[in-house]
Amino acid sequence: MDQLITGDFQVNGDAYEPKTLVDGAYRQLRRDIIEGRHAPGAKLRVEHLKDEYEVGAGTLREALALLVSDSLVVAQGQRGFRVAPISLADLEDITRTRVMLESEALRQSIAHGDEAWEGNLVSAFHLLTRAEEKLAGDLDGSVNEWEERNRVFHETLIGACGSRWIRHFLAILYRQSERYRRISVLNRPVPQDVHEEHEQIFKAAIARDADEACRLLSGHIWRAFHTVSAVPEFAQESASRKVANGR
Amino acid sequence: MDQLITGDFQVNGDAYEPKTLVDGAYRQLRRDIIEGRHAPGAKLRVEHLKDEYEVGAGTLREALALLVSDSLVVAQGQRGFRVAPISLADLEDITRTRVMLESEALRQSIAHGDEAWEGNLVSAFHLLTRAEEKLAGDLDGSVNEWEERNRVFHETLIGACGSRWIRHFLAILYRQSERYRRISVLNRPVPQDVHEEHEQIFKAAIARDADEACRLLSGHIWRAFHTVSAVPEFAQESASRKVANGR
DNA sequence: AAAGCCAAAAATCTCGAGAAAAAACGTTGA
DNA sequence: TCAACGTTTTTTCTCGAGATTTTTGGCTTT
Repeated sequence: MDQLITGDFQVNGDAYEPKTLVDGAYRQLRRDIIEGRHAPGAKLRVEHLKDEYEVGAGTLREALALLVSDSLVVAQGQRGFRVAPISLADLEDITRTRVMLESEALRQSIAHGDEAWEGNLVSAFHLLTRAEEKLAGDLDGSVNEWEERNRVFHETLIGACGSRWIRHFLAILYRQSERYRRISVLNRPVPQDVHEEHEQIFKAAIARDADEACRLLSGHIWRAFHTVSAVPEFAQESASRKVANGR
Repeated sequence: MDQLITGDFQVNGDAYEPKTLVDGAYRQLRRDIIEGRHAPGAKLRVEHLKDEYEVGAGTLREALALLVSDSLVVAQGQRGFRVAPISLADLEDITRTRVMLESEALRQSIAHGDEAWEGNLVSAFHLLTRAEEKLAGDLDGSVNEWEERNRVFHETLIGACGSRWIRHFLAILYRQSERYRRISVLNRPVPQDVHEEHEQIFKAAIARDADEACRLLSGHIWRAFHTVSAVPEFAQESASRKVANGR
C-alpha cells in the first residue's frame, strides 16, 4: 500500500523525509502544536507563520487545512485559523473514548497477533524501558525520546488489531492526549509507577490475557487523566468553564 | 459555540451558506464524492476541477486538503490527490466500528436524553416516514431527501450522547457508509423493511429500552452491509482482492 | 519482440501580489 | 462619560504564473 503523506503513525523508526513543502510544514506545525509551542486557542496568523516555517502563504494555508483533520486546528470562516482549545471536559471525553476503542483494539490484537507481533512488542517494550531509565537519570533531552517510544509501545500493543478505522481514530485521540500530557509533564516528570504499569500491561499482553490487559490498560489511561486534572492550570479551568461557555 | 466551517453534521435544517470559496468547494466536492460522481480511486486533477468548481487552483487544493480529514480523499506526495478507494473489507471494518460506537452513543443518548431530545426524535422520525412514503411512490428526486432525513434521524438518535468525539467519529463513518449505500441503491431501491426497522428502533428509544434499541440498531446497520455485499460489483471485488493488493 | 532509455508533455507544487473582509482606532455626538 | 459611527490598518482569502516532478510516448538496442 502506498505511503500516505498524511497517514497516521510512522510504524518504522526511520526518520521521515517530507516529500513536499506542504507535508513538511504540516508535520512541523503538528509537532509544535502538540508540544505546546503554539498555545491552545492561540490565533494562527498566516502572515507570521509563513516566515517562521519558510514557506509561501498558500502552502501554509494548505498545511493548516490538513491539521483541521486531526482536530488540532479549527477554522472559523473569514476569521482565520486557531489552535484547537483544550479543556478538562474535553480530555475526559478523549480519555473515555480512547479507553473504549483501545480496549477493543487490544482485545483484537491479542486474539489475532502472531509471533511477529510478539517480537515487535518485546522490542518496543525494551526500548521504552531504556528510555524510562534515562528519564530517571534526569537527562534533559530524553523526554522527547520517551514520548516517542511510549507512542510506539502503545501503537505496537494494538498493532495486530485488524480494524484500520479503530487504529486511525486512536491515532487522532493519542495526539490529542499528548497535548495534555505535555502540559502535565512540564510540572512533574513522568512518575516511576508508569514503568511498572507498562510492564504489567506488556506481560499480560504476551500472556494473551485479554481481560487483564484491558483492565490494566484502562487504569493506565485513566491515571494519565487524573495526573493532568491535578495540574493547577486545569483545576482553575474546570472552575471557569461557565465563563468559557459564553461565546 | 462558534460554527466551524468544517464541522460535522448540520443539525438545523436550514440551508448552509458557505462563507468562503474554500468552504463551498469543500462541501460541493464532498457531496460529489459521496454520491459517486467522482468514482472511488479516481484521480482528482486540480487543473480540471478548478474549472468545474469555478475556483482557483490554490483554493481547490485547500478544499482537497480538508477532504483528507474525512478520509474521502487521499494525498500521495508529489502525485496529486485521489478519491479514497473502496472495498468490501473496508465497509466491513466501517460497519463493525460504527456498530460499536453507535451502540455506545445510543446507550448514552437514551440515558441522558431529555424531553427536547424526544421531541427532536419524534420530528425526525416523522419526516423520515414521510420521505419513505414518497420513496415508495417512486418519485425520482426523493432519494436525496430520504438520504438527508435518514441521516438526520440517525444523528438525532445519538444526539443526546455527551461525547463529542464519538459523535465526530460517527459523522465520519456515516459519510463513508453513505458512499457504499449510494452504490447499492442504484441497483435496488430502499427496501420497505427499512421503514419497519426504523420504527422499531424509534419506539425502543422512546421507551428508553437501551438494550433493545442497540440490538435493533446493530441489526439495522449490519443489514445495510449485507445489502451492499450482495451487489455484483462488490462480489467481484472481494474475489479480486489479492490483485488489488499488489500496489 | 521485449526491455531499457531519452525526450516531450502534462500535472503537481510553490510563490507573491491583489481584492475582500474583519478588526482596531480615533472621532463625533448625546 | 459613554456609546455609536466612519476611517484606517491589519489579516484573510483568492487568483494566475513560474519552477519541479512525474508520466507518457517513441526510439534505440539486445
